[in-house]
Amino acid sequence: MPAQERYMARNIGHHLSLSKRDHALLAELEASPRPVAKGTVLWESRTTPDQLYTLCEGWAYTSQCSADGSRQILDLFLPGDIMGLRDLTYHDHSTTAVMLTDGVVSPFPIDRLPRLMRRSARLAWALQASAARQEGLITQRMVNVLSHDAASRIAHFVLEVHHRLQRIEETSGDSFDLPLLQRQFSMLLGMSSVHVSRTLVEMANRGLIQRSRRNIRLLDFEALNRMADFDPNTLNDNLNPHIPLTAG
Amino acid sequence: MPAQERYMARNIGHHLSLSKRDHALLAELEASPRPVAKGTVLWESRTTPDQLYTLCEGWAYTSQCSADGSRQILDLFLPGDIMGLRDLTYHDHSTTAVMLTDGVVSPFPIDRLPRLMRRSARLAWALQASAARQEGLITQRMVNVLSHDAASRIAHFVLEVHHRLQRIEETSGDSFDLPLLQRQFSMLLGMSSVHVSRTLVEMANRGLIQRSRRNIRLLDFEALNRMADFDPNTLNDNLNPHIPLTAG
DNA sequence: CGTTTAGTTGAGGAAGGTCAATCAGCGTGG
DNA sequence: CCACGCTGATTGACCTTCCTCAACTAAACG
Repeated sequence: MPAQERYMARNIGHHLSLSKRDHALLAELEASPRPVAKGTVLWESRTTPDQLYTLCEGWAYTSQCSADGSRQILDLFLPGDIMGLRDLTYHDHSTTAVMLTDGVVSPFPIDRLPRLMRRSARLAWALQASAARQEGLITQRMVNVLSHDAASRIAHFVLEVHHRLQRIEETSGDSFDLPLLQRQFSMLLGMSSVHVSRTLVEMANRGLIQRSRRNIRLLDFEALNRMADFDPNTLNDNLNPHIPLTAG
Repeated sequence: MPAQERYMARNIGHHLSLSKRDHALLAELEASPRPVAKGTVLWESRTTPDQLYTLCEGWAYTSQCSADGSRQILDLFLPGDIMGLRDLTYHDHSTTAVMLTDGVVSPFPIDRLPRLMRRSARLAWALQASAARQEGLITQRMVNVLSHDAASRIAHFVLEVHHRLQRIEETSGDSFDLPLLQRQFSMLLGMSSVHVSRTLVEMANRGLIQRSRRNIRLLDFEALNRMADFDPNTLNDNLNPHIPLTAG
């Protein structure tokens, strides 16, 4: 598989078996990779969305800020994710997107999207499915945050990230690096960074996780799953069988 | 405008000017209205989505329940909304959908969707836009809940509902009926029903709202908006101008 | 080796949850 | 027509969780 298909294929390609032609179309999405430095703003709130970005390498996030200055992180993007689907149909971005680490992104002009989708219905559905799964992640995280305490929220989040990294083969074991400041960590989970710190210490003491630097090791999956109630089905690659896809 | 176009047209039709042919296709979505009683389950979690439902009359909601028995309401559907878009691409429903009042829904088989979308790209985008706006509502509600106190959450919610009702011309003034038990109210906002009750009383005392039975009157829009930071742009009908729609 | 930035720890306080008792509305059957 | 019982809303008391503020420590960087 050519390098430039690698990233997306391991995400969107999961959703269905794509034909050779689909793969060629898909490759268009990541045809123009360019390196971006940590902190780079990919788009700004209140601007008109004009590109999708395939995140080839690195991590990124989107956030919203309210009138009172508080900010909330919505999406967390990992390699292989397509950024910009959420705001695609809107006249203005509701979020701001920022690189969390150095990385590589491949922009794709939105005005070329209709042609792409006309040429492959399968691909159109795959994009739709991908968008739905991104939304599902957020929704699940938020639902979890609303109804569980700090430790469960964190358990849920580390399980989510671990699951997503495994899916794209960026980790094989039970540990991974989390390139998030505790400030950002807390913005994701809707709590204060002080409390995040405290809770992490407590979870380490309870033998649930282990930390060193940015690295997190999951020690007790059993217990973490029990408290977090994480549903990996949100990222399920199976499409609805009632969507009949005529040959792509 | 024929009665059977009325409901959807005042929702999805907002998003773009639809041709006569589009309207005809759109009408298919609400071609088979049937009355449903309060409490009717439209779909159950863990079943395969096979229908979209146009909600012609009445209110409905979807909820998820976690392992510990707690339930969270995600979507709240008002007349004109299309139900089922969230789970459309999934192999299984993640939510359960229930009628909140007596009403009328029009089911539409999902396997007829591809044909519909092939026949009108405009309509396909309109559906996509509609789905995005439903997700936007939830996201905004959740973000609000995460970063504000009880009174602000409630303010945000009543503003959201009021805005949506105005949009479909189900209310003209500053009051509306809310067919929610306080139990359900609290499940929407992620708090205990006891606290909802307390906070409502307090908001009435502060002259923000007025309550009698199920009816809520918004007294001080100024103050409510200030505390809730509700962004009506989430329901903005303008599509992204970079999506070039060739004649439908 | 200082300076800055991020993370940790402690103390006190506010917001909201839980439990339990009471109250109001309403349908039912005597 | 009235008493009863059911359900949902309200109120009170108490307690947990989490936030805020502030001091302190550790790591990162010139």
